[in-house]
Amino acid sequence: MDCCQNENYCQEIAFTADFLRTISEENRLRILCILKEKERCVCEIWSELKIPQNLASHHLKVLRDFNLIESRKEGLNVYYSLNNQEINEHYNLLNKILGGTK
Amino acid sequence: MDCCQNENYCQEIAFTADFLRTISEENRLRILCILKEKERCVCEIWSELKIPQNLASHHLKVLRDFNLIESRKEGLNVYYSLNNQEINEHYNLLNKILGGTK
DNA sequence: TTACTATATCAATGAGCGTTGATATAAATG
DNA sequence: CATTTATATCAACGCTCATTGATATAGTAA
Repeated sequence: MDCCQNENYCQEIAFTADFLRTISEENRLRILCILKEKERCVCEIWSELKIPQNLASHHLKVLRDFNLIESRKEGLNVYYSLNNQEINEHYNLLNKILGGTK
Repeated sequence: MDCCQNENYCQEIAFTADFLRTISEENRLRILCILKEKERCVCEIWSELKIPQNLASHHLKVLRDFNLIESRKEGLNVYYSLNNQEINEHYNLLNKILGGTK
């Protein structure tokens, strides 16, 4: 599979690079890691990560804009959870690009 | 596995974040993709990626500093190839952190 | 030696973005 | 209504880093 001639593959690489950049930020990677276990509200996230509330909100927005997480409101709290399907699609794409390098 | 209490796991996440940041740059991801097929000299890389020679050298250095690729000299040419073992170790760590999110 | 080629390095620029502080919004409670 | 809590948004700062142009280094050839 050629990375520079094939147009579709070329776009998949660019898309995957965006995905990787999104999850390469340490706080965001931790957020995904925490949410992997179960959904959490914002206050649980920023207190676990020991970061300011507004910073957590910012990173949650970045992850949400990339469709990696979803949110649901319950009273004052907003609960975030993984969008497993979307994450898996990106993950499979990454495997297609980098995987099999035994 | 707790992402914020367990010290070892916490460091693995930080290390994985560094790895992801390194490969999230589009040119670098493309370089890895090209090298996956077979080793290439620098002039093949920058001509395939359609980027300036010094820019390719720069990204190759970043990948090499992170031990993701190796180089060997042959006359005027320098041939780069994947360090598959190192890449796989990072990949397995990533799987430990994000994988299994069916 | 000189000239040419392949690659690496250095300095400077500029854009992207993580972080912070302040403020806004929305929901619950009295 | 006013107050408190949880979350989001906005503006500004500062730093990282991708990119560029110029130059240096090393190997080859004449």
